[in-house]
Order: sequence, then C-alpha cells, then structure tokens
Amino acid sequence: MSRYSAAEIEANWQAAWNKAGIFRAERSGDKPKYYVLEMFPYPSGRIHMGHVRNYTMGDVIARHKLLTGHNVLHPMGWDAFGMPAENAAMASGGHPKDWTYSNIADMRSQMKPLGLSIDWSREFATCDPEYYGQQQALFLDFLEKGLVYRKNAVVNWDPVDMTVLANEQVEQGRGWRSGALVERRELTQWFFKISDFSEELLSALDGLENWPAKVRLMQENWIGKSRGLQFSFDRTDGGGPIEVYTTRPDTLLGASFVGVSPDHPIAKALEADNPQIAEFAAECRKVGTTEEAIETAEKLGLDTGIRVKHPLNPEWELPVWIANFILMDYGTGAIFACPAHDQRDLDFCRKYDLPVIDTFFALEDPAPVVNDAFVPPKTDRVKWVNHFAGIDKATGQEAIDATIEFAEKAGWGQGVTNYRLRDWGLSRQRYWGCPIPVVHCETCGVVPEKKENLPIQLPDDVTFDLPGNPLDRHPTWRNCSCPSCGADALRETDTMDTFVDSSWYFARFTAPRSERPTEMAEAEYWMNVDQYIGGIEHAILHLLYSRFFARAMQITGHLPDKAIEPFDALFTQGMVTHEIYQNTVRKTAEGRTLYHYPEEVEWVNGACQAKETGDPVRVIPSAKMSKSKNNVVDPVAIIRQFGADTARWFVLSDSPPERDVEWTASGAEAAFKHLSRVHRIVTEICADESDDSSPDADEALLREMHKAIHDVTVGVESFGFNAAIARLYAFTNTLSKSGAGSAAKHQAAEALVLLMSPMTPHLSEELWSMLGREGLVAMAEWPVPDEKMLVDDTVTLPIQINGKRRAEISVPRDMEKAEVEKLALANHAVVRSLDGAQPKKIIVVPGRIVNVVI
RNA sequence: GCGGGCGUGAUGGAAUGGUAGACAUACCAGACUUAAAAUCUGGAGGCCGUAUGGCCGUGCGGGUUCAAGUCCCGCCGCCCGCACCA
Repeated sequence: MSRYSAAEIEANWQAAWNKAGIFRAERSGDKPKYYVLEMFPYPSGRIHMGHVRNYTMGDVIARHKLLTGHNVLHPMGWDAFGMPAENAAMASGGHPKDWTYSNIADMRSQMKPLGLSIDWSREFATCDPEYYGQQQALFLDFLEKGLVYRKNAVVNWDPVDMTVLANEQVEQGRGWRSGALVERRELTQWFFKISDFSEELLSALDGLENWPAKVRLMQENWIGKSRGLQFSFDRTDGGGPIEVYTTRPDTLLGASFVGVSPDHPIAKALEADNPQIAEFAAECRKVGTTEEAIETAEKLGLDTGIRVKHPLNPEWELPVWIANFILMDYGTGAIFACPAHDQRDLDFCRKYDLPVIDTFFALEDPAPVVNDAFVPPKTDRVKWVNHFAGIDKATGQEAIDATIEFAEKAGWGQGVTNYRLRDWGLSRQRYWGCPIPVVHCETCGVVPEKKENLPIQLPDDVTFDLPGNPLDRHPTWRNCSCPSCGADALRETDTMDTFVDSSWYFARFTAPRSERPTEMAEAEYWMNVDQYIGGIEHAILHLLYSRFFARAMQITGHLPDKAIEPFDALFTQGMVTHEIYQNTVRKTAEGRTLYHYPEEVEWVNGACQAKETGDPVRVIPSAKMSKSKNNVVDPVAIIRQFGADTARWFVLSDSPPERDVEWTASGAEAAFKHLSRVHRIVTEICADESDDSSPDADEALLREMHKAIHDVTVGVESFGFNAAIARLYAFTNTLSKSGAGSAAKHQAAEALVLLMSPMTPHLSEELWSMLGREGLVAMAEWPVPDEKMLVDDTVTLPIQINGKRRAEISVPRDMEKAEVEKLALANHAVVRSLDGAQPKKIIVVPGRIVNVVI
C-alpha cells in the first residue's frame, strides 16, 4: 500500500495547476468576482512562519471562493524599497538593487512550494521602474490637484547619517543605526494633504463593518477629533494677539499663564534679539520628537516678559512663557494653562512658582488644590463655585458647550474642531526609494517633471561608502533641464517614503502591466478588495495611508468612486510564536543570556535541560519568533520534513486565526500524522471493493457527512479555520470507525477530501484522483449540505433539575411538549428528586432541553 | 493618564443564554512486536465513594434568569493601542 509522500505529491500537483493555468485571473461576465489579498511582503530574503500563516489563510479563502463559483483574483508582489537594502549595501559593499532582486528570487522560490493559488502573472516589485514610474505619475496628478505640497517642517535629523529618520527609526533619542543623538531640524519637505480628509476618513470608518472594531477604534483615536474654543489674548505691549486653542474653555477662570511652543512665531521673533531665549529654544530643539524623548524630557519653561490681558477681565494680566511641552503643529501652538484642573499645568506652575488659582468647580465642596489637579470626567455633574457663561450645575461637556456659545455670542472666540492627524511627510533623504519627480530651477522654482520623461529612474552607479544620500553626490544624475524654461536645473534628490509604495499596490494588481497607474475598466471590475488579510501592526499607518490614497486616486481619476474605501473586509491575523529556552546558569562567550535552539534541549523528569551540558533551562512560553532568541522555525525546513500541506494544516489548527498560535514540534508532527492517516484511510476505502452495505450505518455516516459539510463551510466562511479543522478531525474519526458499506464510505471520503482541499490542496488532489474523480479538486464544486440530513429524527434531551443536568432522555425530534414533559416526569432521577412532591414549573425547549424546577 | 481586549483542564483551545471542556497536544493503560518505532483500542476537570452515584467547578464578589463561561454591576490580574494633543 502506498504511503503518504508529501514531497512527490506536492511537486506533481503544483505542476498540474501550472499547466492548467487555473489561478490566472481574467475579467469575465458570468461569475461574481472575488479579490482576496494578503499584505505583500518585504523581501528580506527568507519567508517565516508568519508569512506561511498569512498566505495560507488567504489561500483557503481564495480556493474556497474558486470552488463556490467565483472569479478569483489572488495576486502577490514585493514591497521592495527601503532601508535594509541600503544598510546591506553599506555593510557588505553590494548594490541595493542586486540585494533586493536576489532576495525576491529566493523568497519566491521558498513561497512557491506552499502551493498557493496565486496568479503569478501579475507579480511586481515596487522597485520595478514600471511600478514606481506610475507612482511618479500619480504624484504629479496629486500635485496638480493640490493633494501634495511642499512646506518647512520639523523632523528627526540624524547628524551622522545625514538623513531624516522616521519616528520608528529613533531609539531612546538616538539614530538606530548611527547611535547619534537625534536633532530636531527644520527642512523643506513634501507632504500629502491627508489632513484635508480628517473628517472624511473618520466618518467613513462607520461604514467599514467588516473591519475589526479594534482597528477602526485605533484609527479613530489616531485621527483624534476634538472640539474646543479658539480665541486670542491681547498683548499689553501692543504686539499682535496670541491665538490659543482649548478643549476646556470652562476652565478659563483658572488661567495662570499663556504658553507658546519654542517653534511659535512669537518665540522665533524673540530669539532673534534675545540670546537667552535663543539658547533656550536651541536646548528644546535638541530633543527629538519621539515618544521616548518626550517622555523622559523635563518640562522646561522661560518667561518671555510679554504680558497679555484675560479676555473676561482686561485688568487681569497673565505672563507669556515659552514651554518645551507645547507642540507647534497641534492647535495654534499656544495654550493657556489652568493648574487647578490640569496636572501638567499644575506641575509646571509649582516648578516655576506661577500662581495657582484655587479650585473653582467641585463635585461636592471645593477643596484647595495642593499637589493634585482636580480633573472630573466630562460626563460628571460638577458644582460651580466661580463661573461664567451662566453655568451653575452641569456636566463638564455641557459647561464646555455653554462656554463656547457664550464666547461666540460675546464675539471674542469661536468653536473650532481640531484633528490630531497631521499631513504625511513623504520626503526621505535616501537612495533606495521612488525618486520624487520634480526639478529645481533657479528661475522657475520647483517644477514638476514632464510625464513623458517618466520614469525618473534611479541611477545604478552609486556608492555607499559615505553617509547621506548617494543621489546628492552623484556627479551627473542631478543635472537636468527645467521642464518649464529649458535652462540647466537640478533634480530633487529626495525619494518617497516606502509607505507610498504600499498605499496603492492593491489597485495596481488589477492592471499590473498598464501604461497608466490603473485601467479604469479593470479597477471597476476587480475593486474593491473583498478580503484583505495582514498583521495588526499595520492598523494605522498603512491602512490609513491606503484609505487616503484611494480617495486621492478617485479625485485624480485613477480609481472609480466605489473604491474610495478600497478594502471591504479586513482581517488581522495573530503571530506564530514559539517557546524560548533560556539557560539559567550559563552565558554566551560574550557574556549575554544563552538561548538554546529547540533541538538542543530535552525534558528529564518534568524539567527542561540542555542536552549537552544538563544545565537547567527556563522555558518561556509563546514568544515572538526572533533570531536573537534562537526560537525561529524555518518554513523551508518544515516543508522539507513534512510537506507544505502539513505546515498549512498546522498553522490553521489549534488557535483562532486572530490570535497568536504557538508552533510546537509535537503539534506539527501530529498534523503530519493526521494527514498520513487520512491518506491511509482513503487508500483503504479505495481498495475495498466489497459489495456490502448496511442501511443504518450508511445513513448514520452520510448524516455525519452532511453535518460536517455544514460546519466546515461555516468555519471557512467566517474565519473559523481552527473550528473547521477540529470538525474535519472529528469527521475523519467518524469515517474511520464507521461500519458503513464501501459505497457510502467512498462518498464520505470524497466529501472529506473536498472539504480539506482549501487547507491541504495537494493531498486533496492526490486523493481526489485516487477516488477516481475526473479533473482537479481545485476546480470542483464546493458541496452543499442536505438540510434534511442535518436534523436527526431522534434527539437526546438533557433533563435539568433546578438548572443542573441530572439525566437525559432520547425522544423523537417532533414529539409534543406535553409528551416530553410526561417522559421527563417519569424519569427516575426526576422521580427521586421530587420525592412525591409536585414540580413548581417545567420548561421544555423543544429539541434542546428540559428543566424541572422543584 | 486615555482607549480597547482577555481570564475555561497539565497545554492550545470548543461551546446561537440551554448537556462546560468538542478537536488536538502532553499524559496513562492495553493490543500488535523478541524489542522499539509506527499503528490501533481505551482512559482522563477536581473531591468523596468498591460501585449505582453524590458534591464542587469557566479569575474573585454580587445580580438578572427556569437556566449564565456567555448578560449586568463592582473588584483583581494579564495583554494591546495611544499619549506633554492643551
């Protein structure tokens, strides 16, 4: 009898799929389309288990949709620009392009053995000039519509590498590569006008019903809408008024001082002729804009000497301070501080000995503020001790609304809606990215490149021996003629943030070889992505940028109206984790913690120890796979050992897809054993030519088959892959123990093989053909359960006494309630419990349960 | 600080308000084997009992309900996201 040989089976069937070309997607009118997409990978060179899990989930959906008569688009590409390629070039002297394309080739060859139903004819990398040239065309169209612009902005600047760093690339205030202290620097940079879409991006979240609530909430918080009062303080020296924004105008009577950002125009003006202020501002600027830097930074302030008048009382003067915690790009870059009701303001006032106006609202009796500010929730009703705007007792929110209304009527302020979302700075002083297609001309200024000159290609002859952007020091690449006047001019040497590349690739997949960014007919047909799958780490940046891009592409005529929310459904899958084995007595030669590889440890008398030395080993459960922790499981090795179907089966089983799944050797082995078992069972069924049948056993098996069809279908269609697999295990057990005849078993085996096929496509093809079915199981028809077979004629009803199960009875499914009641009361457990008494109540839920209340 | 999520056997986890622990791992026993592996069969939440059986049981404390892992209130613990955002 043949044994299950994954290596042989998988290669054969992949060849058969390729030959039949069944995964190639073409527009067609006679089937509903379905576009399933997994977030495309960065070509690091190695696939990891997270990729396997992500793509397997997408593949299950794609294959299931194929079987249910859909025209499926399931593409794959490479998010190929970015710093690792440049860093590799700097470290080893190669070229980012060679490094990237060779990694892509490696990863593709690791990915193909997984047997994914991908249309590889649509593959592209974002570093292909054919792709980034179209991205440059998009940029020019956005520029024309005012969706991208240039402005001066404060950024993280690495003074050693001489480049801007993203916030994520700054660790503890230092550049992650150079280790240099990051500075804040003002640079003229390109920005996408995403902030124009704040309200739209926020309100449209409500329509994304098939997105995880968590992701919608994260985006909502990120956009950060707030309602407040904007008004100005007049200066006593006759200088221009200082605009401030506050979400708590109800605390205006507790104002202690007015604060401005070190980057505020007032601070800048003072800086010019006041060395003390200039020094202070420079001090503030040294601190990066990252979370770490901000959190550890001390609150610093400096009195400007300027005084302003309180809007409600011209006699009341407030000092104006420069404070390092005030952000220029939120609100107006200036605030008023109310120490009684804001902890940060209170701390600042105590530090600099500024006046603290006593509590003027309270829940009960006002208590003087000492070291803790009094901050009642906006929904609480508070008692007003000293108030304006006619407020007496109200909730905080009512007070805010009343105050805004009061200020608007009195004419000294107005209600303003603010968003936290800032424009997206896309300029990077990097080589390995999409060149920004503009030219700097001495006479014409910043001029967009002509579309016929696209793509503006990256030059190949660059070196990475010096820090900074190689494009800046390239001898000829920068030189060009002005598209407007024809005079000698210089190219922009900044490239685009790599998030730009991934913000529209999903649209490009609908027409990957087009001479334009998209083809409307194709986009109209294939968009939107029906199911998008990826990691939660992209919940904000990538998904928000893509939503902005879809809108911008709609405005510029590259996407149809219906695609402004490009992802109909989103699923965020969990990680694949693995135990870590930490040696508790020995360190590495370098004195670091010693972590063992899984194969280096063993269990002895319930304790984990190192095989070689017998050292005790601490087992840290369920940790993210990481090279430094030696707990990475290589998919290539797993596929070699067990086959792709086993890897696919395992990553889907055990844990719900949105949760982390822990990779265990025993689990992977069990998956392999199970597939081997299915192979053996089906082989035996095929070999059984006996003409037996047993009506009862046949019927029982076929009923189970229909139930399995139902449950697995529900599981696959609702991301319940683990439940679907559990159901398939159970059905396999049923089949192997069934006393049914060979014909019924054959029929059940066909169903089993077909139901497994989205998860284990190769094994299913093999068994499908072994069972004598013509054609590919990948192109078969997904089974539909017979509703009549899903309900049994007799059901087992649990009998509860006072809500606790005490017995069960077997009754015909449609038995009358009264009959069921009678049977229940005759039950020995009920009789015993009643002990002659009458039950208070009997609840009969037909087909479900009986509860006798005593 | 603000926002969100999760607590179920040794483990991963099942369970439209209706038999808690499906399915799997690990474990135990048995069959086959000279032996092991593989395979097959069976067992298993805890406590008491030879057993029929009984009591307890989904982080803790209350509540709603004939019935609560599931709904409500209050704690405790863990995880995640955001955060000098005025």
